[in-house]
Amino acid sequence: MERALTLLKLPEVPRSECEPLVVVVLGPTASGKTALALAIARRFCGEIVNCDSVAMYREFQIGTAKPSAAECAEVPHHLLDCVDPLADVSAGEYARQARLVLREIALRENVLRESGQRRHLPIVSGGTGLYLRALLEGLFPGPQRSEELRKKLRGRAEQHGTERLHRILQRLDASAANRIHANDVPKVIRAIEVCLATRRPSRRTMTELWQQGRESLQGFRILRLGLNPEREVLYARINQRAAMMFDRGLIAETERLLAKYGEQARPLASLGYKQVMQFLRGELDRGSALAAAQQAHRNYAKRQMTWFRKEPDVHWLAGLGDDPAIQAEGIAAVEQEI
RNA sequence: GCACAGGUGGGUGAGUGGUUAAAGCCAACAGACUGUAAAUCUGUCCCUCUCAGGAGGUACGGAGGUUCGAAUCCUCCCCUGUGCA
Repeated sequence: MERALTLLKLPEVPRSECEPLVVVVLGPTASGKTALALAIARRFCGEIVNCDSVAMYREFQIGTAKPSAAECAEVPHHLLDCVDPLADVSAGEYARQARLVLREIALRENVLRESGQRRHLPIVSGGTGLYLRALLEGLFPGPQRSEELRKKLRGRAEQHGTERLHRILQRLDASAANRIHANDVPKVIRAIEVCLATRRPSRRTMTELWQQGRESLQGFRILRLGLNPEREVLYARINQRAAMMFDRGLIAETERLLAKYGEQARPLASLGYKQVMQFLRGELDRGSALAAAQQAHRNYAKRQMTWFRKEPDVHWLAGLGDDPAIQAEGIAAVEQEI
């Protein structure tokens, strides 16, 4: 650790010599992130760190398109299939855990390298933009969510309308109110929550906390590989994959999960599961549920693309991650950085 | 063949003489996002021009007609659904 710090200060030593690399595989759903991440992991003896919010939940398998048991046995996976379906995860919690995992991998790498063994390359793979940003850039130093306060605020929104809630924020933090649309209730609530829950020596607004900046991930060089297939190809792939999920037992899985955990399990409200729930409630027939699931996935992919377009320094790959040519391109990009 | 119902912008679906380029919803496209994010929200969405406030053109199955004015009323034609033959 000491040595690493002194090395950092010497300008003639290339950064690559002192800071371990973390590869980030990002892209919309069904673009083949898992396949690409696995290909890179095999080539460089990597370990995969999941960055998909729903894939963190245990027992949600088919609808989340998790890697197979064989793939998990072959390549170490982290933050996958690890959270109780009734628990709540959050971007902050994810970032904390993911950073811990990255540090562990880096430490292990040092030990292994000194003993002349294989290297371990951390590969963050996932489509949850906020989680990725929380991991890489950090969050502002705000309070965690407070369920009681939220319940109260949500109730007030239902009673008096969203405008009223927005006016409260206007009074607490005009700048934040300006940035957040009145209709965006969850964000308005979070901002109010931050203002109210932060009563240090003096109360701070969310805007003030923002200005303190965020703690970005330190000690790693980051290589971002972005999957960007053609829109039509992606959408076709999404449709096909959703149909496959239905064929492979998504409905049975959802029924089982529903029986075991009840409707309040949050991931039951996510893509695919949500539509199957509608089917189980008799609101949709199977065909309509599938069509709705496909639609929801397409819409989600689009939102992911607008998020990732903003991501800095992405090495874009114009294709699907299952494509060997794309994998080769990705591997070549990693090779250059290593 | 007769009877009824209906044909509206990419889809669905309001509108039944002017304030309607035509509600709402969906799709599509673009965007936002700092602890529920696979969530939530915003904008654009007939064409052309614009000093960006607007200007012009085309549009509610087709062709005519009534009217100062028609998606809306009338006539004929075409098509679709349902019922009776």
